[in-house]
Amino acid sequence: MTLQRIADHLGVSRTTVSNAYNRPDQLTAELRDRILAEAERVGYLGPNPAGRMLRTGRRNALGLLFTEDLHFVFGDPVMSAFMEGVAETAAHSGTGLTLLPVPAGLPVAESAIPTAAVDGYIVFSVAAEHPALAPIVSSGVPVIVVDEPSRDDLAGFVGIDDRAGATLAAHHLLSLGHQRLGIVTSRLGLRARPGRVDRSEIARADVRVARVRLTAYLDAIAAADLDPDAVPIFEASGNDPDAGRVAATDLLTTAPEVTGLLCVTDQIAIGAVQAAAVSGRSVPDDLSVVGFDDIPRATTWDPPLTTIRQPLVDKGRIAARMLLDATAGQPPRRTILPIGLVERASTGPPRRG
Amino acid sequence: MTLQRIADHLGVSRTTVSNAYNRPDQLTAELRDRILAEAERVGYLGPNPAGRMLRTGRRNALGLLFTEDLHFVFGDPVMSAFMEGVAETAAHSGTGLTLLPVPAGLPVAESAIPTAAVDGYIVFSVAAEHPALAPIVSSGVPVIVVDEPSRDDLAGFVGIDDRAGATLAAHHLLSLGHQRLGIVTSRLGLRARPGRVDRSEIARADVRVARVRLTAYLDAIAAADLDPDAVPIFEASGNDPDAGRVAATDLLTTAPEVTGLLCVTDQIAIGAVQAAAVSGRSVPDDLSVVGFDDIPRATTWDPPLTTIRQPLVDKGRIAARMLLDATAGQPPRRTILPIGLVERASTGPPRRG
DNA sequence: CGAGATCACTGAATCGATACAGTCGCCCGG
DNA sequence: CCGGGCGACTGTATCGATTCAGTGATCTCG
Repeated sequence: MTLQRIADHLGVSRTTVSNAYNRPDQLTAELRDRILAEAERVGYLGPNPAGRMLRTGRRNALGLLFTEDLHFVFGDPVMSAFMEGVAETAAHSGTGLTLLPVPAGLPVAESAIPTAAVDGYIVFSVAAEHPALAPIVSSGVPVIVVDEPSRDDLAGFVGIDDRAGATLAAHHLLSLGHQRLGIVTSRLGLRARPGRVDRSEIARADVRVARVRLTAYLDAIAAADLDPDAVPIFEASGNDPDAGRVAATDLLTTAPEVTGLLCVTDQIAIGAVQAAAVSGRSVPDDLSVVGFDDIPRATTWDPPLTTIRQPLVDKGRIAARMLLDATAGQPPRRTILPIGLVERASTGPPRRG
Repeated sequence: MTLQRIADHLGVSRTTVSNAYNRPDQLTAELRDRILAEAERVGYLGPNPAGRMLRTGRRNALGLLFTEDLHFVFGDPVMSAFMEGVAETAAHSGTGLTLLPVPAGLPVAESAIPTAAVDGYIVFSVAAEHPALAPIVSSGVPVIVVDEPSRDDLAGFVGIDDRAGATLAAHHLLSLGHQRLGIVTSRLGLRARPGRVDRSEIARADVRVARVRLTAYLDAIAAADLDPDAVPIFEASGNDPDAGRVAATDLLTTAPEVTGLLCVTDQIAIGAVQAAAVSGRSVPDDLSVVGFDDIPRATTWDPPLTTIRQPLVDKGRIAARMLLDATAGQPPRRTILPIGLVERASTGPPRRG
């Protein structure tokens, strides 16, 4: 079934049938109804997407690039909230959303990327040197970057002021009176290297978000006249509670004097609270824990997590909107979303002693 | 940049350039390398997907239909695990994955469905009478149904024996000695009607999975010579812990004598455990709770949830594989995945008294 | 040595739709 | 009554690739 066949059946031109679908104002309502009725009758479902794409050059789909292990992308609450925003905006603009997973180890050429029919890409927290990035950037379609990598030669950027957020978190603990802080971070490089991290390695960390947050923590600590070199920093094997628990347990074993824990994400912070419980510490009496992101579970966790809020769903909405606008020819934009400290019950003044 | 331009630059035919990409065996390795090198040089990224799609008719993408509120689809652990499996299989077959959200209230004609370029659809737990279903079924591409609706005129079905699973759950509580059971269910119809549910309404419930599980619970209870009409049944406003907590709280208030709670999903069960805590009951001493699905949190929840396990990630893998096979012309298949009772710490014998 | 097979590559037809530049009536103002 | 303008519809060119039948040249083998 093609436009032509409908046209022949009705004795009108193919163009008119096309117009019935795409430019209702170009023909009388009566003719349009006749065309649509005939289409319905013969089971024609509207213009073939391939033909339309070829002619118009529009693909009517947004690409979402995934480079993380798939288990993490779908299980991750930050990602989920972000995708919710993207999907919502895409849905309401009649646009499809194409997930393009590039699992580690799969050559980009064998992934779905080379044959993907999308109008542009949203790249969410991808390491700057990831091999999938170059091809999509050079493909010429607009690319919106979220969080990472921070480049401004692309069609748009959405992020937050990670430095300000991390500074807020550190100040919060410091102003409560904590003097012995520890830091638990997620992956710093393309692949995780779990265990203790030396302060000197931070500047070379590939993952910008982690690098910036860590640097801000340490700068705030230094500004409070404490010694940043004395702060134990542990890298977790992934960004999930289990990995966070393991890393936090290591930290608390190595540095039992710590009373305040700065966690690079809420997922890690949840693990840190579990680690505290396992080691017999109560939160916040023996150990204060600050997270980052304000995922939904931060509210319902026991104790509810003090954290840095960022508008995750909005981030998705804005990224999708930017991409939609960019495909319509709008100039690049750069949006930095607001953040704020949310004080809940996982932090408090250190116990005297 | 087109195939033709590359061909002209090199003085070969367009067909040969196409073969360089699609049929490497049709030309000498040396010529192929020259073509690929030239393509690289001029920034050609391989055959235009639209042109290819038009000619071959293959779209190289799988469609995933979503009709739930987006907030639930991305936040739902069952869905996440399922999508992980789908994405993994799609990724390794070089196929894109197109999400097609059809939010309630958005006419299907204005959604991305009519213009979606996909080779087939996976339909996950969609009510049989959902308006998005008819168009995609009649579009002629293969459709794989997961869980619901249960029809066998489509390209495939993946599901579990919900009746057997629910029976297992009920038997577990009964054999522990519980005599006073309660049931908390998620949505029974296209829209939720939170609150107490009369037994007679169950047979008319639109959501097959809930209907079947509920019926099996009650049948098992009747088979144990208890009165199913005495079993309080409450419907939650959604399939998340908060909704489950509210419904379970109502149930425990209305029927405080209940010692065992059958929950249609783990999400609901988590809420039920919270409700128990709020009402001062300890789990499992005062109240036993059984879930269904075995989501990741069932293991880490406190107490770890007794539940019915189904292989969620595999479900996604199998659905995607079926769809890929169906697009390759394979005949329909119907797969029922294994389930089993997982005994953890949320159930125990009722306290004497 | 010559017939047939094989290899490497080419040319024309085709996929289904949209853009654009018309064409054809018809109405209206002068 | 005539010319201009407008609304409704048409015809042709074109988007970029793949398919398939075919063409020479080279190889194989009795």
